[in-house]
Amino acid sequence: MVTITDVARHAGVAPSTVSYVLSGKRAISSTTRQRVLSSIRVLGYHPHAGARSLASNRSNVIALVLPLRSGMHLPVLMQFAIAVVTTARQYDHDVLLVTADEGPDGLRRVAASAMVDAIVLMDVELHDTRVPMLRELDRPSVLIGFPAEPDGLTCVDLDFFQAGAACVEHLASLGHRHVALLGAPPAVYERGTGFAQRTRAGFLDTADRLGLSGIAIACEEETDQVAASVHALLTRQPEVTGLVVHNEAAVGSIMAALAAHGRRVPDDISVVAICPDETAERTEPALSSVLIPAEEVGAQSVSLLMRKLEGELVPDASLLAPRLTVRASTAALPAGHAG
Amino acid sequence: MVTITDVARHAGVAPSTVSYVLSGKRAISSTTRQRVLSSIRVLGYHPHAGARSLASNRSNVIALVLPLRSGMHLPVLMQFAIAVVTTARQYDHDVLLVTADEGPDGLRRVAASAMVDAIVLMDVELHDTRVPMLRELDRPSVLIGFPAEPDGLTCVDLDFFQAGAACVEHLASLGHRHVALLGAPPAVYERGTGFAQRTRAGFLDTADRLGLSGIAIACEEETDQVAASVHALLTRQPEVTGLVVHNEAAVGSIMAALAAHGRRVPDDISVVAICPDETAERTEPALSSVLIPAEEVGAQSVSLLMRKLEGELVPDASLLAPRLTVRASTAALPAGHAG
DNA sequence: GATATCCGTCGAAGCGCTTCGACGTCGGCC
DNA sequence: GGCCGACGTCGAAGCGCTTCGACGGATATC
Repeated sequence: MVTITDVARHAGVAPSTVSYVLSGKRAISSTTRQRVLSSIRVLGYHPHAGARSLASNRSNVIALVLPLRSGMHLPVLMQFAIAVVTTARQYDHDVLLVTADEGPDGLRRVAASAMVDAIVLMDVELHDTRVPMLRELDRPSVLIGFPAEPDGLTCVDLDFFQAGAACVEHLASLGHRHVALLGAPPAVYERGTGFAQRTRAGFLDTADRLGLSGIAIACEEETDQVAASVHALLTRQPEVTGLVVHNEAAVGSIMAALAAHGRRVPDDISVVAICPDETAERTEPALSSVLIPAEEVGAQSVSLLMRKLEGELVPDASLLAPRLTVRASTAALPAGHAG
Repeated sequence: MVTITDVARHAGVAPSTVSYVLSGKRAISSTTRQRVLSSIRVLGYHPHAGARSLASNRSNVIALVLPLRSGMHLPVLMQFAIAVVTTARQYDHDVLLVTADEGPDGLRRVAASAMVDAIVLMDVELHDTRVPMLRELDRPSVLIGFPAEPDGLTCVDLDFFQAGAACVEHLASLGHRHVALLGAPPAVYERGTGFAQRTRAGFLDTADRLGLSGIAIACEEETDQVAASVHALLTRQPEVTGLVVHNEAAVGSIMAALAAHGRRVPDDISVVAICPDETAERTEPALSSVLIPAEEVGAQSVSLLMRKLEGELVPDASLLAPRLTVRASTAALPAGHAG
């Protein structure tokens, strides 16, 4: 193993000088710096991470904590994770992956052993058991999602309220007067998942505000149950011509169920989804959608975390504005339906 | 911060004794051990990971390296990752997530800086640029997937050849004589991805061996291109009654395209897929399928890695046997088709 | 009963790095 | 021309841990 002493000897300087070249914490003459850097290159020197963290009290590693329940969609989770890693690398940090099945103790462990300098919590729920632990730890942290009591915590998320609102506004602008939301499975609402509830609130409030009739119903993910839900909806509320779907897994089944009922999209009914672009584009017809900006959220949370590590103050809540992409699944209300 | 010296003082022993209690590397009397352990609990001691890695030359962290191209399916990747983390924790190790967009240098960095003791490479391709780097590093490693020259490397994967074979055997046992494989997108074959090619080989060889007519074609993921492929297949080979699908993303579109052609599943045509159970069960009708045992592969690779870290010798290749689950999408060949 | 053996514990060295204070040198300033 | 501050570099201490050799005491061996 090549050590800092080897580099120092090779360059004809003291070890501390090598350290200062690397950290930039003291001025070093350009000629010395060049000499040191070239020795580093020649010898293939890589500082020992453990030694560095012991001496400096900084590991340059952040923890990425996966959600408790994998109710959330795996692909979106992965997009988050990739964005977090990529962004962390831009700040010269690495990412330790922590699963939640260790529970809050996993958090304490990686923090107390000084493995990580800071923590990103993914997919935070309203009553998340990891949050109290986070509070008693002294490490900077960022949450993706909002808990019930976000005071003093830094949280990042898509603005789901605005996302729900944007969908309704889009449908309203096309002339639709009767809209429905097919949401997450009932269990997701029951356990108080913030993003599902906020989408529903945005949907209902906006329908109300714009004078539309709006109905929000939960929706399971299995094909047959989806079919039943769609059936119930179309039977009881046949006047609905605008559908908002906030359930990525059920998108396919919902489209199939609509077809089975003889409702053509977008001729008879317009559909707008809240889901990744990928999903929206793989459907026939391609869905107008509000995307979950996983990359953006991941990158943003790491940037905030780095600023906190620098001692900077950052805003408590960062809500990323929804962006609605219009595709083939929404159209103006046909004349016959005008209400 | 609580240090080993604090614990030693509290328990009335030497720091080295505390260390030996924790590591078990020397005999310690039961009374001393109890006293030390209770001090550890009372004080809330967590060993400093950096100090430990500096002194012992072991970080108790492994690297999990994501694939170069995310051509692979994100959810499966995430399942792998979760399984790897969970298993690593059982061996008292943590997991550092490394993305491949750093390239092979990322590998060198985490290895040379002693951040990680060992490396798991996910989704290895036939000509994977990370493999040569792995060879010049001295760290133990395990690959998920097989490169072109796997000599001396430890590789784990589903046995895709057998998976392809199992699908054909299943169809053959139901009386089907004309089978087709709808595989990965052409680009995947072109860049020499092992699992796609081995599935195709298993499919073709077995069809041949059992005297079936078998045709393998690549298949894009976009709905309209899938429809075109299915159309071409059914038009040119109308006698096909057994379909093997090895393209998770296209499953839905393929089913839709079959329906559009008036082919009922499984009455007119049987379909068996190679995909996660989740996908198979979310389709209508539920698909008979060979699953990609992500959890098993992830767990297995970590177990092997730990054995290598202990200096044990492990087999070069571990192929996990495919398990075919029969669901509603396959049925006996109708009498009319008997060939 | 003396010697060899093992068990349980201690003390000290050292892992590779950062950082602080010290020191020599130079230029600017009155 | 002497003083001061800034600059560039060095040396040493110390971060918290593991591990090796040493050592006293109990146990086994002849």
